[in-house]
Amino acid sequence: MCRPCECERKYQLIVITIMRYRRIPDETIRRLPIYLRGLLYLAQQGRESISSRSLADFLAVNSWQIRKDFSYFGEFGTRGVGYKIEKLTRQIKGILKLDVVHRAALVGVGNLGSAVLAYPGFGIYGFDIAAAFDNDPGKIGSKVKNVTVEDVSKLRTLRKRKIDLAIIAVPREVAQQTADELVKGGIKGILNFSPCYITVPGKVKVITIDIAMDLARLPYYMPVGSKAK
Amino acid sequence: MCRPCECERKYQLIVITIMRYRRIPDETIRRLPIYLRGLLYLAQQGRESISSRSLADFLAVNSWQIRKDFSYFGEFGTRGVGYKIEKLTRQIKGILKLDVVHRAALVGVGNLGSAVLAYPGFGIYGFDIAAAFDNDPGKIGSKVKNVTVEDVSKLRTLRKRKIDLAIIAVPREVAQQTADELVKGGIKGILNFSPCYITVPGKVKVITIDIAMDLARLPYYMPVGSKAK
DNA sequence: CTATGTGAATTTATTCACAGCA
DNA sequence: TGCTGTGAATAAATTCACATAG
Repeated sequence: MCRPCECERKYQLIVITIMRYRRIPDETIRRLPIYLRGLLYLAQQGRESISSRSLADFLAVNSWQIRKDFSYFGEFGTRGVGYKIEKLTRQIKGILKLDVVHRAALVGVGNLGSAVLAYPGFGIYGFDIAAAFDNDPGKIGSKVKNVTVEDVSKLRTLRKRKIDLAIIAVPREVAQQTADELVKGGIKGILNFSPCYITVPGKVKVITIDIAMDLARLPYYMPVGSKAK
Repeated sequence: MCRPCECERKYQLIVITIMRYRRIPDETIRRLPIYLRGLLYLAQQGRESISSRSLADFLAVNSWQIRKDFSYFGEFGTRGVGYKIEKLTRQIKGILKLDVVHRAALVGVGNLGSAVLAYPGFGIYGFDIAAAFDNDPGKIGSKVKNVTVEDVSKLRTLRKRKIDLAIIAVPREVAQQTADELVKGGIKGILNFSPCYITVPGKVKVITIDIAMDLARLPYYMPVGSKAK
């Protein structure tokens, strides 16, 4: 039976609607860090409050999008006035669970890995890259940005060191194997820079960034006649 | 007048439908490089043809999604058989305008910039990072991966060197200014690694990657109780 | 009998218009 | 009056079911 009768369909629809009543759109979650980044910057500039319109202009998005996104979580602003930047920042951090410091491990201290270690942008979101691993004996023991590179065999110590996030910056051939070991080590979230799909147990979240792939869709959007001949 | 009468609404709907009849979803364009990456890998493994189902399993996506995406551009496969990998690869490259070599410039040879220069993944999509720029006199003139670092004042030479793409890996304070100069130099597409919004003329496409921001939405998806205390 | 290609149904996300509160 | 918060309308994307071609 492929087409259930009308009443059955409507019943199912109602059930699903109730179940998902307060479901947060993934796109909203994707945008929250954008808002947070802007708010942190504005706070740094000494700004104390802002309207959705001004924030929208600043971030080059729509004001109703911002209000709608916030509305999924409650009422954060004051009608007729706007938002207190400090309070709003705290709320968003709470939603994203960024209100505690997250200790992260980096695996693969090559070109990209070293750049990640040196990248100054993680701190504002409360991340602390607390460990680095590699399989190259020449790198093990060396210090990069106050972090001593350890042998990958030490990955099983992550759990007791309260490290629950990992960044994979190894060659694609060993990405899956690295992920497996991270999961064994108790890691619950992975930021993967290897250009491949990674299989993990359902409870672990993986976000993959493939910088070449992002570049690959640029030419499509570029006006014709402007491509190199 | 905010609510047009019924007939007017329907008329407008028809006009919009016709205008957008063959509009390609942005999400489809975003996925094409994923398919391309997988196909290039399979070709390398000696595979010659594949069904949407097998490709879907390999890439961890849905088979109907793949078929739907391709259908926007025409008929690429053979019913009852599947797709010829070599032909399909050529088609996708054509759509994404990756069938010609694109020469790209890198601006900012710091940690991240150097990693980008050394990154081996751009070649498969037909990108050639043909120039690198920095404002640090200590770096200018040095060679990184066969590319000589030039002074940022030389950005205006990009047009005559047939470079139409750029990668920005400079501190956020100078990102906008860098973008302005790139646009003056004739650049039509920018991959921006600075954690900020960049304003460019409408004809220029910008894609921004903020690696810290991607990490920032991981904790939200991680199971409760697993965050560092 | 197999696997593609696609209109239609469904789901998800965006945009709108305005009620409601300061 | 000004700006938030939100149900409703619209748009976009995904998923489905199957007609169709090899």
